[in-house]
Amino acid sequence: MAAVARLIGDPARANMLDAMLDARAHSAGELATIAGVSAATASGHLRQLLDGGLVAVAAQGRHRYYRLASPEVARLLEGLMAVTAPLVTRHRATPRVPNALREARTCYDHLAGRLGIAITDTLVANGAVRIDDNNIAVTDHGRVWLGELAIDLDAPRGWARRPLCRPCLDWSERRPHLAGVLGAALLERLLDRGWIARVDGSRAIRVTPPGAAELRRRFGYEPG
Amino acid sequence: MAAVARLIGDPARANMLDAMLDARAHSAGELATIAGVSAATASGHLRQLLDGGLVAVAAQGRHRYYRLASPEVARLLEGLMAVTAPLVTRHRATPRVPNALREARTCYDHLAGRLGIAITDTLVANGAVRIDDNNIAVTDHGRVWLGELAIDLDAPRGWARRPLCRPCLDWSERRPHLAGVLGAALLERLLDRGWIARVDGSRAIRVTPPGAAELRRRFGYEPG
DNA sequence: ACCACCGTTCGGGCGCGACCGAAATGTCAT
DNA sequence: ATGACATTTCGGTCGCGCCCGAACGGTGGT
Repeated sequence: MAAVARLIGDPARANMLDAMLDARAHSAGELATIAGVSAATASGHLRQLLDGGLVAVAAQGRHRYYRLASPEVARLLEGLMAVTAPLVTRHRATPRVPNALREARTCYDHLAGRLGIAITDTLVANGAVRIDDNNIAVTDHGRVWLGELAIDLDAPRGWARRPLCRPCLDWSERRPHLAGVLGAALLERLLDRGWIARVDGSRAIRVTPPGAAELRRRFGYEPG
Repeated sequence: MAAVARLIGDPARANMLDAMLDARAHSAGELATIAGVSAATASGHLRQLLDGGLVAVAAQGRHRYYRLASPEVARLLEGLMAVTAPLVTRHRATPRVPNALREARTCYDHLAGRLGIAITDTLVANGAVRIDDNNIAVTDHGRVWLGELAIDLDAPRGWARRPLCRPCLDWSERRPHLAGVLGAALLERLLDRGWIARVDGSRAIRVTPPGAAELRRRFGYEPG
């Protein structure tokens, strides 16, 4: 247990892992810049993360692209942030995180921030999903409603498979938002409909002009 | 984020935190022995964990009793184990953990191991709880059924409060078991009915002779 | 008042690991 | 082939932090 924690415990490696939370692959050099260390040092860190099973690598030409080994690792990192956040904000009223991140961002492969919460709230309000304690379940009505967005959730599933829908604690809003297959499908759909777009070098999400209207109509989302 | 991980990343501190997973308070000297370091060193470690917000302390006479700061911390530690476990067992077919722990143990404040899974399965089989993806919800029928064990779940609850029932990944059985308020109530009830008992210096749980009959009848549990 | 005991603080030794520059390996381009 | 670029390996430096023994408050028992 200590071995895994030790890997995340170094600032340089933590920054790398944080960057990989956007569920995309990053080259070694890119990660070196993000971590603020030389290429040689970064290579050593990445080797450790690889041996530790936290990341996976795909060689492509003269680049080597690193990504998180599994959604479980992402979940662990988010859990770590949830424990960290209250400590940081305890004596600091003003938000230390850029406002764009608080507004809308990706959380591994789904949406988080005020936008993520707005969508979650709407789906709860119209009965598409039902929240019982810390659990989220999709109703039959929800399946139809989501079908209008061309989201089909009827795939074989079970314990071994990826959860259809589970809650994921939002560290900026301090409330759970939608994750799992449903969360991933929603992010994907909103992206390819052009309602939202990724901001280049960040996990931040930008709402496009046509998206602003659609998101207000469908999810009652107003930019903060 | 790195700061919290760094704290867990030291073997001595990790052993201390692991010991505190039984949700009981441990004196500083006790933790020093468990971690295998001197009292002076242990004191330094505990100070760091305290400053980091991972543990809380209660002074009582000339002893100082340490415990985990919150269930969230326990959840984080279990999550860490879930990521660690597959790495350890990949090249090791025989169980490295004592069999007693695999059979029945406490997981913070609820049951885990084969016994915990048996109870979970029974509650699912007779419709007391419903499992949907990675979510667990208690049914109305379940409330009545649990009432026979003198477990009353009707207390005010909401986002800010402790979840009534949530899944917790069992690292030895690789499956979720019952946690939350329901999990804690079950452990407590089984203990004070004398069906199970804590094993002194461990998280292991022992089934008493009268308990063996009751647990087989009610939950179909047969010792491995 | 005294001693026994628990826990924390202080001072100093020591090793692990992060870091970089330089050289080696491997890949793509011309 | 040769040069440019991305990445890894090697060798060596340096500092952070783990560790202990000893000394210092605090509490309880006699």
